[in-house]
Amino acid sequence: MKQRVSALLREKFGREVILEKPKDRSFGHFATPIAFSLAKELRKSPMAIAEELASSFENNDVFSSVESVKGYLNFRLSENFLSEYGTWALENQTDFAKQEKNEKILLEFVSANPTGPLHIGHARGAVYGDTLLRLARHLGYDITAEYYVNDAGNQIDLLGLSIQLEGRATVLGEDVQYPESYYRGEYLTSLVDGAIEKFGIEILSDESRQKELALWAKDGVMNIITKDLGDLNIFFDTFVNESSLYDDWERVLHKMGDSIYEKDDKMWIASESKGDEKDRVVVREDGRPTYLAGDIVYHNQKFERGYAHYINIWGADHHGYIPRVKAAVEFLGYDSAKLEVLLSQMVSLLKDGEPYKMSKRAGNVILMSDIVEEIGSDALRFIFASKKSDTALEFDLAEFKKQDSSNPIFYIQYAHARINTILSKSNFTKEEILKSSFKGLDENADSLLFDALLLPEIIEDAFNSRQVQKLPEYLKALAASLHKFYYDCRIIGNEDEAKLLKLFLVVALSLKTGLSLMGIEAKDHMSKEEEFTTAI
RNA sequence: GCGUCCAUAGCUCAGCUGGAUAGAGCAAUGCCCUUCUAAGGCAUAGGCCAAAGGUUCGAAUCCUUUUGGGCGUACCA
Repeated sequence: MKQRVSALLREKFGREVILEKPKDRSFGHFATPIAFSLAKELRKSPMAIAEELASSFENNDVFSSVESVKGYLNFRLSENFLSEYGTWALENQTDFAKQEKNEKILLEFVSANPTGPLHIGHARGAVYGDTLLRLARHLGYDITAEYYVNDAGNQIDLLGLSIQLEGRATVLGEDVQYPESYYRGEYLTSLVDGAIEKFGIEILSDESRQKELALWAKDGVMNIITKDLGDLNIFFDTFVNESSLYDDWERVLHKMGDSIYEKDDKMWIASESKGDEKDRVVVREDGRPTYLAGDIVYHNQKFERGYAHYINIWGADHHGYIPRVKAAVEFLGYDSAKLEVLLSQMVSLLKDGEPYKMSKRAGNVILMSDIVEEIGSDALRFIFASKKSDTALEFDLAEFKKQDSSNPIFYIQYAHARINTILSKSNFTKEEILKSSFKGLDENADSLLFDALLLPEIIEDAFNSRQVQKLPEYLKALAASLHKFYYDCRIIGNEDEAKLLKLFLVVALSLKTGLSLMGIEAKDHMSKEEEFTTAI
C-alpha cells in the first residue's frame, strides 16, 4: 500500500518522497512534508508549493483527495483502492503481506553452551532471533536458523567435573571440596542418574574419565535446550558442533597467511591492524586453542557455505568481541560487512525488589523453562519482542505473572476472539460476507480498514530495521482500534452488517498473521475463568 | 582510563529515513454493562524528552561536550 503510493509519488516528482503517517487520521492516510524541502530551491513558500502540488493531483485512482495544510501535503486513499486491496487480502490470506526477497541469509542465534539449561537472558536472544527469522521467511528470504554448539574447551571439561561432584556428593555421600567455578542445578541430578546407568557408578570417581563423561552429557543438555526452545515455538534448521570444525584448523590457518603469527610460543591473530584493540591469542603455549580459534573456523565455514548475508545474535556482554571476529573474517578473505552482529541486551529480573544477578556459573539462575511455566510462552515471547533488543530491560517477576488486562497479549487475543464470536453469531455466511463490498463505510470503519491493511509495511520495516518491537506495537494499536470500534458500533443487526463483518475479517487476518510472526497462535475463543461467589 | 550501549509521565517502555498538539500500558481519580464476552470503552491528572551548546525552515530524533548508569576491556566462554 505504502510502496504503491510511494512509487506513484516518486514517478510524479522524479525523486524519493518522504511518506509518513499523520498522527491525526483527519489529515488523511499519508502525508509528506516535501514542500518544505522544495521551498529553498524553488524560492517559494512551502504553503504555496503545497497548494500547487495539491491541485496538480486531479483524476486519480489511488487518492480521493490531496490537500495542502500548513505546507504539508495530505493524501486520502480512495474508497476504490482500499476496497480492492482489502478484498485481495481476504482472497489471498496466506499470501497477505508476503514478498519474494530471495536472498540467502544465515541467522545464528542462541548458541548457548551445552552445559546447562537456558536462562532468562538466553530467552531474550532466542525470541528476538526467532521473530526476525519468521519475519524474514514471510518476506521471502531464504533464511537458515543455526545454533553453534560449543562442545569443546574448558566449559565442557567443567561439565564433566560438575557431574562427578554432584554424583559424589549426592549419590556416594562424599564430603566433596567444590572448586570456585563449577555448574550446579537440578539438571545435574538427572545427568548423574543417566551416567551411572550408562557407565556404572565408578565413573563418578574416575577423574581421567571426565572428558568422556562430558561428551556424553552435552547431548543430554542439548536435548533439554532444544526441548525448552520448542516450548517457545523455536526450532533450528542446523546445529554446528565446534568439535567438528578443528579438523579444518590447519587449512584455515594457512588461509589466513601472515595475519597469524607466532610469539612467546603462542599463535596470535593480528586483529589490531583491523581495528581491534590489540592482537589476540588463538593457540596457547600448550597447544589448546582459545575460544576465538573456534569462532574463526566456524566463520570460515559459514562463509564457505556462500550466503549473501550473515546475522549473528549475541548477548550484549560479548560486544567487545565483534572487532576480532570481523578482523578474522577479513583475514580469511571475505567482506566483513556481510556479517551483521545484533546484540541482545541484559535482562534484569527483580523479585520483590531483590535484584537477581544472572550468571550461568552461579547457582542462582532464573531458568527460562520456569518462566514459561509460570506465564506461558505467548506472554514471554510478546514481552521480549515488544522491547528494543539492544536496550537493557528490567522487570519484576511479580508483575510478569499477572494474567489480566495489563498483559498486552490478552488484549490482542481478546480482539481476535471478539471478531470470531461476532462472526459465529451473525446469520450471514462467510460467502455472503466476502461477496459484500467495502464501499460506503463511514470514516471510522474506513480508518480501521486502513490500519488493518498496514501490516505489510510494518513487517518489512520491522525486519529491515531489525526492530521487531514495531510488530507488537502495531498489533496493540490495531487491537485498540478494534475494541473501540466494537464499543461504538453494534455489528449484529446493523444495516451494514455484512460489510462490517468483512472489515472485521481483514482485522482478524492482520492480527492472526502478525501474531503468528511472533510465534503466537491467535485464539478464536477466550475462556474466562469462573468466579465463584460465596452465597450469603 | 579506553571502547560500547543507554537516559522520554510516579513505574515499565514506544516514538518510523529529522516534521503538524510528546504516546501506550500499569499505578491514581471519576464515569459506562436491560446491548455482539467489562480480559472492553470513555474522561481527568501526570513531561524544561538528563544538562548545555551546535546544524536546520523545523530536533526527543543528527553532531559536540558534560553528568549519571549498564556492559566490555582475558591465553573465560
